[in-house]
Amino acid sequence: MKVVLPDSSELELPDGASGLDAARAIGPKLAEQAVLVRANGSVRDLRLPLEDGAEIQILTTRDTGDEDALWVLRHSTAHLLAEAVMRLHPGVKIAIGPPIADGFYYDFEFPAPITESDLEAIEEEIRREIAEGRTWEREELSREDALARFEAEGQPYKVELAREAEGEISLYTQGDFTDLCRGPHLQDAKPIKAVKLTGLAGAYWRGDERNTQLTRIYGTAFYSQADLDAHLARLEEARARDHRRLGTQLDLFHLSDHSPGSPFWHPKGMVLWNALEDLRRRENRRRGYLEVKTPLLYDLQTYKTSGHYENYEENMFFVRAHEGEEPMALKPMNCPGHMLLFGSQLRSYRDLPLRYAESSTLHRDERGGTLHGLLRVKHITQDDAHVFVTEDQIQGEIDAMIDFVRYLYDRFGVTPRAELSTRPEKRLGTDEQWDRAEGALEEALKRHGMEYVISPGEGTFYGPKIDLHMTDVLGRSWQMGTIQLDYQMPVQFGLTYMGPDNREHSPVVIHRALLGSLERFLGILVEHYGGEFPFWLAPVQARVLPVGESHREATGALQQRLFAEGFRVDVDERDETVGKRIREAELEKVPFVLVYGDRESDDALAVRERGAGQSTLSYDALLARFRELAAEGDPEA
RNA sequence: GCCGGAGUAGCUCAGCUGGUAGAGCAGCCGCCUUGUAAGCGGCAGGCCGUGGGUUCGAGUCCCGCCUCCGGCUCCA
Repeated sequence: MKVVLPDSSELELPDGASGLDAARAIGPKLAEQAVLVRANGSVRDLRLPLEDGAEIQILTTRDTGDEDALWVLRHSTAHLLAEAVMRLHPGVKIAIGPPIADGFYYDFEFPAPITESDLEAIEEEIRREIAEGRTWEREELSREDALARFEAEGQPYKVELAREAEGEISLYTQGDFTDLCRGPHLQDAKPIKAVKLTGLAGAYWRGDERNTQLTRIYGTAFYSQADLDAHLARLEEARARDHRRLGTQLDLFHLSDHSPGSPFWHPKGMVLWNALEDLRRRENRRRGYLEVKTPLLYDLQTYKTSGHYENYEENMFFVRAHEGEEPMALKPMNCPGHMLLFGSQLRSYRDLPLRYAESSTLHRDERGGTLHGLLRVKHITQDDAHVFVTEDQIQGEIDAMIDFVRYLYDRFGVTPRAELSTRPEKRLGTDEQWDRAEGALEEALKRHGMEYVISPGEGTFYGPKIDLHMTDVLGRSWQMGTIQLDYQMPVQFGLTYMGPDNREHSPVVIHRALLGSLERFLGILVEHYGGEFPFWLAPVQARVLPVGESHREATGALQQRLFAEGFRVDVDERDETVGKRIREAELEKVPFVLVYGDRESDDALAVRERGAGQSTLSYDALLARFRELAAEGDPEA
């Protein structure tokens, strides 16, 4: 048989030759350093036979940055972890231990609880294993033999996995530890030069909270200590961009025990907030939305009608003004209010599409342990809207919304990931309706060139949806905007419009929040910019520094003139050195610093621009520059 | 809700095995009169999250609760 090497040359091998055989045929050094073979683009254990004609690439310990090479290294390290844990904690039951982004984990059921302080000893044990030397042997066996083996070892999770495994069952053994595993794995443990156990957490067996909670140990591994150090340094840098840290540092907002999950917005944070609100309001108006405002409190009947009382009660707040009265519910969503508003008057098909927009406050009582800075709050403000349409109008309306999405996210230079969720098993409406609805959503995504993934069966019972996701600085994914088709709620509220046929019809409603929650969007934005907001967003756009006391009059006047032009400019005339005041302006990430002393005049201002160094500009040139930068917030203006 | 960790001055953090609470920055008051990333000195600032317990004595040990952090689960 033949295989094709990366340089397109062909290598002749005996039939049934493995990746390792191929490496040996090329050279002993390569065989020694080989960790993995990539055959026709997918990773394959070195020990497995290659297919005739396959294009192969041998990955070695020198491919330290290759994702697949790291993946196999970490997977093998996970097995060393399990071996170490079994030695140190006899009687432990092992579950699964895959590589993940940036590392690996292994889930265990410990006979007695462990804490983080136990990790050090386990990490030591792993290092000892590596120093002692470990090689991985692969074997294949029948399901019966595998079951018998894990039953004999008292490993119920492995028994369960073996029972469900498809195809041949393979085992990997290193030292005296054998694991049910598809592989691939390293040949031996020598290439594992840096290991670090990074955390301990509870995790439910198979991710289902009705199951036993196991103990998950997280870790990471690299081909060199330098790579591990670089990784830790990257994490540290990411932490510096964390919106919770920047929120305090830049005086944008704070969170308090007095109202968990509800941000206190400081004046500077409020500038960002209002910029988003302005953007929302301006674009809604341009695109035919009508702004409305509906109550915060509703009787229980409203939510019984909408279905929230039945399905969402545990996330809702209820209030009662006086003992003995029926409680009222604080709204967790705007839709019921908008339904009532639609139903308050007779509607004609000529009124549709009718687009109600609202960004009032919502309250959702999130489950304990899930709050997270601005990204998961109880006090939620969405750029919400409900669009009432006829079936014929769905396509055009969805299309316009996707266009709107692009416009909004482009303002900040970010690209959300789109997810199309299609019909679930339990659903309302006809298959024909679902075909049309899903088709409308997918077509709009395609037409606007948005990349998306499909989540089959993940739609709501009342309609399919498009969700937009973004990733935070810790690598977690958050849902931002959402566009949901709903055939159901208008029916529940008995909403109708008069058609051209002089008969009553039910409208379809499209729920949509494009930025999603403003709190969450701002949190993501703070991290995206690392606090260095573009000029049009920056809470303080420029700071004027008088060199000495005698310049205060001039700097005050300069600040006033720029302020009158609509710019956010302040003056730092504290009795501190210029160097110190510049340092603080830099730490606050103020885009422009204007130092003003004896040498400055309207013809020559000393301008220090964030990221661009110093220059000398006339007042008029500076003003022109400011106007140009401010226009980035609204290019159509 | 679950697993693990934490809560000390406005902020960042120190306080070992129990013995009367500390630093830097910020603040305030002086001095300096300031030219592109920290000038100098002084002062003030703490129900050590909260309720209980152990102890002669608790920031420190034990229990409950609240909140936060890292995960899991959840997320119309």
